[in-house]
Amino acid sequence: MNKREAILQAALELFAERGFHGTAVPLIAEKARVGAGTIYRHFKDKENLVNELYRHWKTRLFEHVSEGLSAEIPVRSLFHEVWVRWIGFAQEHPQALLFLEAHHHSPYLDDGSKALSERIHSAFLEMMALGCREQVFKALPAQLLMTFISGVVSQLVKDSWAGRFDIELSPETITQAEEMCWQALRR
Amino acid sequence: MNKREAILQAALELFAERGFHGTAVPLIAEKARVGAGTIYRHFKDKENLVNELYRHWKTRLFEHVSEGLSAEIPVRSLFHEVWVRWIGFAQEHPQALLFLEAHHHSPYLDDGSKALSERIHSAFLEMMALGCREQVFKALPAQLLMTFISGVVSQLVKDSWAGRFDIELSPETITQAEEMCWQALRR
Amino acid sequence: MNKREAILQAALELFAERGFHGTAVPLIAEKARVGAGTIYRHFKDKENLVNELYRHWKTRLFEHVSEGLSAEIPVRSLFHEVWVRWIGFAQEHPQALLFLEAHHHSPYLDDGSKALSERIHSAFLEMMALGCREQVFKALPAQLLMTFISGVVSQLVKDSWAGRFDIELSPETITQAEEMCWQALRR
Amino acid sequence: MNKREAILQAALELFAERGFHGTAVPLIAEKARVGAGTIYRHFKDKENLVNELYRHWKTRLFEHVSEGLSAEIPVRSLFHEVWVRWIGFAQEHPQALLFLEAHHHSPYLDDGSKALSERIHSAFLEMMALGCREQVFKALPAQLLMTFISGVVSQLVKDSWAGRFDIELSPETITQAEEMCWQALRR
DNA sequence: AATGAATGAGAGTTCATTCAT
DNA sequence: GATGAATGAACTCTCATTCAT
Repeated sequence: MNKREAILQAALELFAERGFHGTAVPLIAEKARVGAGTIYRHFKDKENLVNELYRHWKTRLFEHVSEGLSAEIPVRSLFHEVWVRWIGFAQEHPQALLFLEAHHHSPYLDDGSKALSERIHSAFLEMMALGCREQVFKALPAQLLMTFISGVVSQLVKDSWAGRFDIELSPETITQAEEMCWQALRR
Repeated sequence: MNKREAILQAALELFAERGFHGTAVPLIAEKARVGAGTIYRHFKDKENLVNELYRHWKTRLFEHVSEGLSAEIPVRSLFHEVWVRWIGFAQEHPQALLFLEAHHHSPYLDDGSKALSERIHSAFLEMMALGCREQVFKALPAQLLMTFISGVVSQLVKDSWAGRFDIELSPETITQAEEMCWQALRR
Repeated sequence: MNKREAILQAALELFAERGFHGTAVPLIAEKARVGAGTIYRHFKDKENLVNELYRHWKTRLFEHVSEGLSAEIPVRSLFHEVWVRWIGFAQEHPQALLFLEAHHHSPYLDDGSKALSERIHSAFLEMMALGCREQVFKALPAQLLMTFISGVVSQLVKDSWAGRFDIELSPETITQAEEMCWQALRR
Repeated sequence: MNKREAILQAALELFAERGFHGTAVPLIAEKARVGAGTIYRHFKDKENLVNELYRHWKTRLFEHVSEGLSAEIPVRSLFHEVWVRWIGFAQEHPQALLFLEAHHHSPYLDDGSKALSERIHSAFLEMMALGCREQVFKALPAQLLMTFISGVVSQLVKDSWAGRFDIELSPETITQAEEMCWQALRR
């Protein structure tokens, strides 16, 4: 459905820029070039819209990073693959990553969104645990390694979005950051 | 001024939890146990309040981390000191760090706040550059090193606040994270 | 536009009776039988409403008095015509005249309203000047003659509205007042 | 009492300029150079203040115009005397006249103010009736003559205050206006 | 007696949501 | 199904009034 897509896209941009409470529904409608009432044909209310949006992008991010990934390959290769895909997603959809980041622990996320978030978090955690078990990563809690990487990726996107890196993340910068992360994680 | 302090404290907690637009002024007043009108005797309007709050905590964070720091000591020791202080501040004032993080690039920050933010950012950047010049850190842009560390600290606070680390950041975890960062930065 | 008319009518009555600052917007909404928010779909804010109202009635008054008036007819006839029309307007729309009178030099009148007011004032002034040039009126500044007549008309409306004339302005009273004015103006 | 005078003077200027509802009590206090609370030691509330002010100036105006006036002198002389005193008062206290004019039929005038106003109105009316009885004035209702003159005086003050007469009312203009009024009233 | 910081009721205004078209 | 004018609850902010000092 075309209208639904337009609404989600407009909401993504506005929520990422101005936050949930800072974005008026009629503004979303205007940006999506639909009537204000139309939004309520596709979403029960504003909360439902932000939850659908959250689940949509959380799922896409997870699929983008994990699709077809085999646990058979060496941990170093696996890590490289995850890194490249994650950053690639961030470059393709910076606003989606900023949105997910900002709304991670919002009180208006419903049970469905929280459950999805938790499921995805566990999957990522499992990947890190794999590296620990194979004694490639340091013998540390998987959560700490996870916190480490996601913090770096988030900040890279934010600072890049804020113009802190001259134009955008260059392939060189991305490789350098990967190397830093790897040395932090490796045994 | 006691009332003013109470208002700032209440605003900090609420802004950190629910965001600027998600926090109604009377709610701040109630939490601070003052009348709603009293807020406007101390702050021109809600925007002024959030800006004063931002400058207050940005300044305190910077002073806490940098006070009495000598560039004479070895880079490794300097890094350790900054790390310990930064994390220490985060543990003492987790909401302040969450607030600063969430409001970093908000459209309602005024010129004064932006200027302060930029000045402090430059000072931190200069510290990183020092490590590079002395060939202790990797030969990478200081901004990248900065992004790396601030991303890790932010995420540590967030995940710890969200209960991802069993109770709170243990001294052990803090030391482990420092070691990870150090290995990421060092040549 | 029906709602807009209803709002303007309600505002006219309330502003005339209680003044601009003495009239709450929700009161206007109630009297106009619309929601309070509706007023803001038709007028930017309360100031814009009072300005639109001022321009509306100032224009109507001017058109009512001057429409199709020829400067060819004798000054006495012209004066009679203006007098009858002006008083006629006052009787049809006493609140409009009271409103215009009370808001003549209000600080919340914008540039557009002030310009319109000045333009209309000049047109009336020109009429008086005509009578002077033709040596029918006394050889006095047109402004003085103008002040004289407008003062009398205003006061007639006010005192009539306040019930000072038994019921309302009778045709007889109107004729008598005209005769008084004429004798004041004539050479 | 000095403070009371200062408050009344500040209130007069502000009420004349911005109206009752448009004037904040703390602003009156500031202009009178007293604390906001002090106003409430001298006046029960804002309504009481405006009523005291109204009665104060209404009385002064009446006394100024009528003091020592003898009904023995010729009507023409009596009229001249009233005219000169009235205009003189207007020039000495233009804001008082504007204030009285604007608050003449305000809903916040209490019974005392209304009674005083009515008493003074009757006294003026009686003067006009005298001229009628002596067949010097036209055989018209005294109220109409009264309306006529008070309208002219009010408008003269307003237009003069608004700068419509080059600097202020010149003695010449005053004499001319008196002559106009006289010709309007006389038989 | 005088003050002015504090208050909360009520002002102007916005916006999530509805519903007649 | 789509619209956007209309709504009123809830927002930000002001101000008449009080009261501890």
